[in-house]
Amino acid sequence: MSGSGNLEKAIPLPSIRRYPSYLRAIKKLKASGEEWVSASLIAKELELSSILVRKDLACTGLEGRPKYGFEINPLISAIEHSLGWDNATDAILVGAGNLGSALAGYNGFSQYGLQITAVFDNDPVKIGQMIHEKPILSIDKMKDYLERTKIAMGVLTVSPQAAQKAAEQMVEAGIKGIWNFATTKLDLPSNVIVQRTDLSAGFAELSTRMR
Amino acid sequence: MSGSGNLEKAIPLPSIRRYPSYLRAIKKLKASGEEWVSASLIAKELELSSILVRKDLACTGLEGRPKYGFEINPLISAIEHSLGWDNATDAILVGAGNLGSALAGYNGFSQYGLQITAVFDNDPVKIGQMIHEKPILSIDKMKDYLERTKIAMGVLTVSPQAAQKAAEQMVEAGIKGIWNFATTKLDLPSNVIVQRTDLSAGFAELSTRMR
DNA sequence: TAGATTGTTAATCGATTAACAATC
DNA sequence: TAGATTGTTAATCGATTAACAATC
Repeated sequence: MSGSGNLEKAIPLPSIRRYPSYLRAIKKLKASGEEWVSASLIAKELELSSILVRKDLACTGLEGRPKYGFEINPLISAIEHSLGWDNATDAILVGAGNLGSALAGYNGFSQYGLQITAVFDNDPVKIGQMIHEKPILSIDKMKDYLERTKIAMGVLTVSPQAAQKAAEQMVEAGIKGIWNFATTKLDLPSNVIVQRTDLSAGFAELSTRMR
Repeated sequence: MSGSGNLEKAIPLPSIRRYPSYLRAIKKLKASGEEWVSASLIAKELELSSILVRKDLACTGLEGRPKYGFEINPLISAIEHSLGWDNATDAILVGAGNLGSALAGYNGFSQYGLQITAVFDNDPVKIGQMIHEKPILSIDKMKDYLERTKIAMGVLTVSPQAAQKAAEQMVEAGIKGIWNFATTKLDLPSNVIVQRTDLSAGFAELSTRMR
């Protein structure tokens, strides 16, 4: 009845951004022995409106059961599937500075199926060292490494000055999606997906709210 | 004419979040010798619609000059004032783990007037050490330190399990605004401002866009 | 059964975009 | 002057919230 192919309507980005917090709340309930969870319960846990959560969960395509809510395991799967987190995503990281080292060792990511397998830098002093059990490799080796591992996602944590060039090297080496922590706006082919996380935006919001 | 007191209409949060990127673009132009900047130019630089930038700049209260745009220096001041970045904000950081160490040493923040002056942790091994020229102090010392320095903002980078307790200790010690990098939802008195930055939201967005 | 929760359609709200007169 | 840019009012768009019948 649904026309042709995988034309599931796109899930709004605000919903997508809330999904990880839903997953955390649901997994916490699961850990405490629950097998069912309702939108209202998640909403209360996260201090969101229950209608909002209900709508967001509806976007996963999973059907709930009036009065009971959703069975926990299928719900986790459905959300993870919507996020593309079905199977762990391997990624490389470029830029072994402060932020890069932190993200390479940040345990929180593994919870979301993000696995950083190697770190690249062009500082001869760093190359060959390890960060949190991950090798630091020369940027020259990136293309080879990506071809061998089929990795397509990269985290970019170099300085703003170095960001554009590093990003070009990543794309050249085969990266298709970049999580950009540098403040620089990257100029790249349109088939490359760039997701910028700007830490200063959060600080701006906090500063303003505190005035 | 404007009624009573400081009732300037609140600036929308999406605009606030864009301000830091405007500042970067404007300062870059200033560094290249410009003295005037138009909304259209900033928009082109950041790939935003010019009407959006124009509206955002209007919220600062600064008046532009048709055909010329805005004088750069007053515009920088006006944006920084809107953000509460007039004078550098000192802050403490709680949690000397990976992410905490990175943020304590992240040079990018000083650009926005955020200065982390001390790091707190309760690990006896870490206490007494330095991270990027900042001392790691015992959490017991926090109250004293805040009273002496009048600092009211804190960055929270402990594990999710430790977050609620650490946040309570911060509030107890006098912190009024918390930038929370832990994934935990904090339960605190309503006069305390909590700004959460959830790194997994950005990753969720990237994963989905790459599918 | 009664009550809670779902799924869905309609109403509201706020942000972005469009249109346009004013002005340098 | 002509043209670019501002400030402002109106239109659009999308997300959130409200309302409510269906159902377990």
